[in-house]
Amino acid sequence: MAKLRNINRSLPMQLLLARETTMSLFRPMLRSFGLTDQQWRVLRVLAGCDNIEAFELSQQSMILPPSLTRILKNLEEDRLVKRATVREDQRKVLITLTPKGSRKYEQVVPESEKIYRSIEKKLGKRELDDLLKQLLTLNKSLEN
Amino acid sequence: MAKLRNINRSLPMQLLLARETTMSLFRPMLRSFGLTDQQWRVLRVLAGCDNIEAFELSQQSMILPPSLTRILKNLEEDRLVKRATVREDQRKVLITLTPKGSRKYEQVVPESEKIYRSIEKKLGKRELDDLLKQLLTLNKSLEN
DNA sequence: TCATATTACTTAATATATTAAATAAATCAA
DNA sequence: TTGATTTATTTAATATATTAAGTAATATGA
Repeated sequence: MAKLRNINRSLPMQLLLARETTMSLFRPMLRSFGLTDQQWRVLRVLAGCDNIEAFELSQQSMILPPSLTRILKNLEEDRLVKRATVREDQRKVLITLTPKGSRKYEQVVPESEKIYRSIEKKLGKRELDDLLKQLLTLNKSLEN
Repeated sequence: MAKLRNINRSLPMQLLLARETTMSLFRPMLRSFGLTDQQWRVLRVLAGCDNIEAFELSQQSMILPPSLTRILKNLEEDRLVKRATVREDQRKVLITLTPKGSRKYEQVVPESEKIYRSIEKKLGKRELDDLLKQLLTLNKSLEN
């Protein structure tokens, strides 16, 4: 009978486990600020630019457009982001962080960095750098 | 103004990207067999044992119990798995693969292995082994 | 210019994730 | 033995993921 490789040797499973293990360290902090993982990804991208088109935001936050539509709706209801249509191309939507959104971002950053440093400490800076390098390599090798 | 590390240097983001990049290679194949990612994770665990308790299945497939309940309901409707309560402890549920479920598993395995080997080829066997080793280390270091 | 195609986003439908609460069976303590 | 607690799973409610289809604005070509 055909059998699959052990889960310990499965790249997709180990990536999933690693992601879950890592996020479990950030999640309680994000929740304490009333943010979901995805909402934080969006805020984070928005904080890096004055404004951004929805498609580009979707790419950078790694959230598919249909999900992003609803996430932005919720963030807008919380007054953390604003939408505006582009005059030159009325199909496009520009997303901006509101002052309230910026403040939220500013509050989260130090807490996030604190957790990140504790990871760096547990794993070792060299190990972490190596791992990041290898993940970049993986993404390049497989992206086509 | 406080600013967060670049996304390229964020471990959670790189893990997410790597997972997505990798799964995008398997997903079309799984869909062609009518399986979601999670359903396949469940079948895969079930194929490795005669039967398994729901809680243990939840752990091994990395699916939280509430999600698992619905996934099992769907798999049961497709006649791929069966449930049975344990006589000694009527709270527990034992899950088994049906013959149809086994056949499905057997069909997917060679296709999955084919894709895995192509990844191994693109990335290099040593690189892949290294990466898996580092992910195991990460999980051990962070699990507490 | 006008029908067609493309683009950017949204809606819809179904599946899964997450957290909290509910349920029922088993265990434990007084 | 029985009331309280714990355990195993399910329900419920809300958020996100995924795929397909829809809509409106823009670009393109005869």
